[in-house]
Amino acid sequence: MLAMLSVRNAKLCRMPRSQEPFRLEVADRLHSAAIHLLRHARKRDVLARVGPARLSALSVLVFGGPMALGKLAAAEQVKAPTMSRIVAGLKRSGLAKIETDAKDARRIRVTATAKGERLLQQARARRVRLVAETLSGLRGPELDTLLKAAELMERAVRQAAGTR
Amino acid sequence: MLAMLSVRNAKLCRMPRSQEPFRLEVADRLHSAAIHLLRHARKRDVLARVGPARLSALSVLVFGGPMALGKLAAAEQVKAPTMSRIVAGLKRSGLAKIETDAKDARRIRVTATAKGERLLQQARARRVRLVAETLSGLRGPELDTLLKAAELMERAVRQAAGTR
DNA sequence: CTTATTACTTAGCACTGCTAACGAATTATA
DNA sequence: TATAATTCGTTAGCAGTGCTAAGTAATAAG
Repeated sequence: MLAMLSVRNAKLCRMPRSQEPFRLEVADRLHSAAIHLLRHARKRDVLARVGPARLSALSVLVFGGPMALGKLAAAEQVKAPTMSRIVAGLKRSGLAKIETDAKDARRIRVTATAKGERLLQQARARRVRLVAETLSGLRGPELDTLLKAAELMERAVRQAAGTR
Repeated sequence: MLAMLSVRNAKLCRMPRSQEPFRLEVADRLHSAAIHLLRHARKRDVLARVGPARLSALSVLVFGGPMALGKLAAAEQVKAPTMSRIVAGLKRSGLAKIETDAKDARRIRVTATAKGERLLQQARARRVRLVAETLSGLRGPELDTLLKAAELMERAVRQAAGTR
């Protein structure tokens, strides 16, 4: 629903690289497609009783190891108060535990529990399956394209986040 | 943060087409990449005083023309009460107006106002520019890949939504 | 030792999703 | 036609997720 605005008419003169018409066109379509893909997956993901932000934070903890709240917030591109609440929720559900840092009493050390790891694997697998079902009409070469695209998106975000 | 779970170990026997290992791999990476791309764009999109759901619904109204609430909810893959509130917000902001259907007094007819159309164009352009900036490190062929991928995602979602 | 900075929490707002329950209008049926 | 079933939208209430502003406690800087 967000993909119908033509961006081909953008002015050509004196624009930063990011505003070249074709780049805008791609950004437009990709933005819309990403929204729809995730919305469609979310729609049938009522099973996980955890919520996307907590699941994502838990993922960082599981694969990145224990870390301080601030670092977790940065990794998730979220402000500290938001992450504070997310971590509180994870703790309340027994999915993560909190210890105080021995070196710096201001910091906390957030760690995924065994239960948290288990839940993450299950919830993640379910979510991935939902996306895979959405992609079930596509064939090999098309999947290749999507895989390349996913890599490009990750790389672009990493770079943009690092630059800022 | 969601892309580190290997799905290569999935069982191969007696699985529906959507669970072929490669498809799961692609779904995994794509899911993660889409989340990160959108999160990164959202991060600097505090300007629009409208919120993503309202903006998206407004987009449907602008490009799809006036329609009933139920149809709008279906288009946005959202339940009726949610859309009811979104439309109420749009009305309160003067971005959409509501009339009663002459044929069926149960229905309402939601229409984007001129102000709504104007705001949509601006907010959308800003959002697209943010994504374009994120993509600023990519070159021609890579953008081609992303455009193809966007088209594939849209097609897959349309098909999956229609099938169900 | 005093001040500034850093890390996290609390409080409060806004937005967005859901289900349950309701009223009103329409359609189907006895 | 009268009654029942269905459909459309709304209201109420819950949960989750984002933010800023303001507060507390600990550390670093002067």
